[in-house]
Amino acid sequence: MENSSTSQIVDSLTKAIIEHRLNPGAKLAEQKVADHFGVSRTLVRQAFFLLAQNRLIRLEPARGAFVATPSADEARQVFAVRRMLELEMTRAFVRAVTPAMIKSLKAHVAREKLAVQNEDVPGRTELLGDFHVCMAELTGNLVLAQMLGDLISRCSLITLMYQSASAAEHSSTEHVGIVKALAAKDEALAVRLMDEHLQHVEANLTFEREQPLNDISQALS
Amino acid sequence: MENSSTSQIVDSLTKAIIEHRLNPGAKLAEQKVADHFGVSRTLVRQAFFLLAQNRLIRLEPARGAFVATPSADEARQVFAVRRMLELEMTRAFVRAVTPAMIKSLKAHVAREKLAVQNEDVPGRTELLGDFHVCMAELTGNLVLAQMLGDLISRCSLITLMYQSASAAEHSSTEHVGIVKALAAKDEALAVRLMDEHLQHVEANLTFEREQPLNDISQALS
DNA sequence: AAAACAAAAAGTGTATACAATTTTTAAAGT
DNA sequence: ACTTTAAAAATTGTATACACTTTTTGTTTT
Repeated sequence: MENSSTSQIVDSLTKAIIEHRLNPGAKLAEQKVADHFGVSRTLVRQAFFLLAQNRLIRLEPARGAFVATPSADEARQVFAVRRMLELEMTRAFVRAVTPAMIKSLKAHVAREKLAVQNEDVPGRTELLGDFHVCMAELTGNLVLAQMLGDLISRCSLITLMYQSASAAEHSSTEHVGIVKALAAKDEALAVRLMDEHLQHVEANLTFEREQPLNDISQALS
Repeated sequence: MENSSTSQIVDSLTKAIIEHRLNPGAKLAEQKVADHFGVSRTLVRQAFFLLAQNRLIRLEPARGAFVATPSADEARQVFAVRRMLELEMTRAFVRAVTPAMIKSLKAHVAREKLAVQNEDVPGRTELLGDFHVCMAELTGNLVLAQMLGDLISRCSLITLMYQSASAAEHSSTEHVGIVKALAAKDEALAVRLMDEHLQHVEANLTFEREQPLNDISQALS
């Protein structure tokens, strides 16, 4: 497993969901998705299982797969967990920081800025989330990194996809500030900035809904 | 999906792995597992996918499924994440504590004590881990609860299964202390006890290995 | 006897077939 | 017109079939 076909389907659907080409609540019929990718339902079902564990889709017995519609309450819970993990992560980062780590983060932020400037919405969405995963990886705790990745893709459904261009720029700017504090080994400042950053992202949540459902083949093309 | 057959297989295999009836590294052949449960390989493969995401088994392309053999390093990472989550969780618990919450925890600890007394190894293993998940659920953050559940089943592979009777009793005793501190709304004490508790559990890790591989049908019967 | 190779066996990966369920459509009844 | 009911179509759930890969086994070669 780690099969290329299956993970290609997962990646493609994940992108479509996060980028909002498939709206929350949209039905994903196995055969239609299978036809689109030119494979059998078998592989699509495997992909659905993986997506369901990431909470990107919801599987209802005998009824099929639907793009997840996370509640405001779940969003708050996700952010509460992120805060627990990321404030501690920030402390760990400062304690272990090296010039190479800072260099990595700066390179990442540069890519963010570029994506924001180019109005590359999918790109910036992914990069802004990846900043946090990147930090986790740099601390050397891969379990933490994977966990954060899950959480972030989970809330990207409710947050990043509603993120305005100005909010994205704001996020990127805040990342710069965090990196500076990390480089200066100013733990208290770094933690405070990260906390505020998470608060800002969370405050950006928008929960109005009821949009038209999507046509699968159109969304994926 | 959320299908009873599949999740039955997942549960059964999870128990067998955590209880060490299936040793780390053991090969799980699809057909053998399928025969044992009287289903086709289809359902077994679904179960394997779920187990692989929980890191209880490892899927190697074209080679099959193997019971996971987590490294000492991964164990440390898991515990680092647990500490991040659970110390904060403890604080949140104290801030929101009600008599009903304490009652729930006390009931849980009572079940633990019973399992420990009866030398019910599988039962006590599960209950000792569930204490932490139970706390998370009582705080109302289900995302946190699910996350902790994943982490705990992940490290139970390396820890709880090697846990001696005395270590289990010790854990249960520490749970009692934590509940007392929570009931007294003594945040500092509760956090300190939880921290020490996690340290003790982690210190209990044993990493010597190289045991005989298992026969599937025997292990599951 | 050990290593290298070849054939056979076993096992995984994907597609297809069929059963069971749900959704849609159409008709009948109130 | 609006439910209720019934049949048809579409969709999901599970098993099976077959292609492809890995592992095992047995033979040959050095």
